[in-house]
Amino acid sequence: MRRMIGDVMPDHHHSLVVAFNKLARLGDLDDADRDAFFALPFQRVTTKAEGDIVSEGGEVEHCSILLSGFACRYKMSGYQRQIVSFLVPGDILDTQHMQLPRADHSIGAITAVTFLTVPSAAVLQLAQDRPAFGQAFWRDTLIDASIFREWVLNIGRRDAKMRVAHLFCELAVRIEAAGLGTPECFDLPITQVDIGDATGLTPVHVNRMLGALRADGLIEHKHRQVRIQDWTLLCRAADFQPAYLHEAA
Amino acid sequence: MRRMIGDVMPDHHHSLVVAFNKLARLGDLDDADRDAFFALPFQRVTTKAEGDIVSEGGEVEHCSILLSGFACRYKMSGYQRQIVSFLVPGDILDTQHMQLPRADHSIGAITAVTFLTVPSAAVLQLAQDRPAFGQAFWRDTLIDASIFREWVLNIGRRDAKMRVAHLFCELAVRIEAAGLGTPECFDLPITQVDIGDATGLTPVHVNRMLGALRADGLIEHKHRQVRIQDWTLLCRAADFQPAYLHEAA
DNA sequence: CGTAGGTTTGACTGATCTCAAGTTTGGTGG
DNA sequence: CCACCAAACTTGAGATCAGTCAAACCTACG
Repeated sequence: MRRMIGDVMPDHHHSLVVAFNKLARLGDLDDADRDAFFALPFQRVTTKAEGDIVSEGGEVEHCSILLSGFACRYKMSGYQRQIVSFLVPGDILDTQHMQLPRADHSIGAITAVTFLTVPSAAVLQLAQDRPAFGQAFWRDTLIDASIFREWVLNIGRRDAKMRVAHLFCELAVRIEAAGLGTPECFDLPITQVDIGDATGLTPVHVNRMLGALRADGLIEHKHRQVRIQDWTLLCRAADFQPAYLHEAA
Repeated sequence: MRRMIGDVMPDHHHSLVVAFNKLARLGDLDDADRDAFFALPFQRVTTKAEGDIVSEGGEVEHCSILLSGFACRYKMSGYQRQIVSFLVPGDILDTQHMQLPRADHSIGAITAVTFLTVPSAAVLQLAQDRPAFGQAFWRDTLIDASIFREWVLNIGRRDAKMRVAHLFCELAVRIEAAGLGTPECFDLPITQVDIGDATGLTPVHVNRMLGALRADGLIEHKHRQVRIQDWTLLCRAADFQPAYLHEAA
């Protein structure tokens, strides 16, 4: 019997449902769409931390759904890394590359990750046969693009403290949307080096900014866990307005 | 008789053809697609410099093709503007918003601009009836997204001189692709304030960096005209690798 | 209990910003 | 054609935010 997405083990079923629900909302999917989705052929892959899932310049022949662990999109300039977005469980990794011949950025695992891979051809076929999916995928990529734009603004126009605070706001909202915690308290297994690579700062300065945010009573990041004491206050300090996430995250 | 895109005045026909050719390449369009495109209903709009074509937070009911003049996508943080991309003649303005209910960024005219507007409904219908168009629009948005990612890298990880140089490289390639000049010499009617808003720098520092690039014999920007003496050298100085434009621009 | 990765701290440097004053450019009206 | 004006550009001096370098300190884990 052929392995279908619907057969995925129960320990990772949650993130798969999150991913489907996101698509269902973006594309207004019906029951037949749902069945088609869960009938997609897949492979389950687990990697260690620090490995690349997609490499810049390579061909992308699969479309993946992140089931557990954190990853990031990044690009290099010389020996310097710039993270351009974080990927949390339930995110689809490769929609940005699905219609393009070569990857223009890499996707790297931050923690050990588990994900499903589906052959790109099958996903494209699904999008073609069922326009609702095409629309859902397209919208998903547009929301990603909106996030990239916000990051340009974040890095280009906000000072170090706001940048870091803004990043935590975004992750809080997206992680909550993925059903992995609340803004008050959630797991975030990224290092200060990662935060620096995402905000265009050095790890040393990230450390100082986190200290400042802690001193302000806004954010605590310890033992890979985040606590946000006063969400409203933090949003103000970060100039965070979640509209750019288009209620999706 | 209904006015169709194909009827557009000859003085702006060039950019319209550029726009269509870009879509044709992205979506592998045939003659019937071509006829459908040129039969779209449209309005021609001309604005003065400095006005907004699309406003953040508003609904986007039209899809526009820029025929002449320069524009930019931008976002505000407080009273500070961050340009997130430039738009040149032949670019489609609103694909980033076509599937989303509200604009997450503004589009502003840099010079006086002329553009065609087509009702979003007609464009969505076209994309639905003719999948080749759906694919072309989708790919166009993906290439935009790739450019946003490169800007995150540019602003986050390159120093001021490289940032400015990189911006000129991108514009040179895109303007050449639009048939509006060559990298050696092209018109670029943007101010140093605009360059600062696009690179996350102050206009004063942009001025100094342009001076440095001029002293290096790399770029001259005078009288709204750019001259690039040594393209290879400039690309090296800017860490510019055009793959992220996906040969489209 | 040793080690590696991650965090914290301090002292110093430097890239970029700010403020402020000129100068040039391009358009407009007389 | 010239005079004028606003916008854009240029330049200088000083302030500051963030980077660099270096060392010490956790803390998870084998």
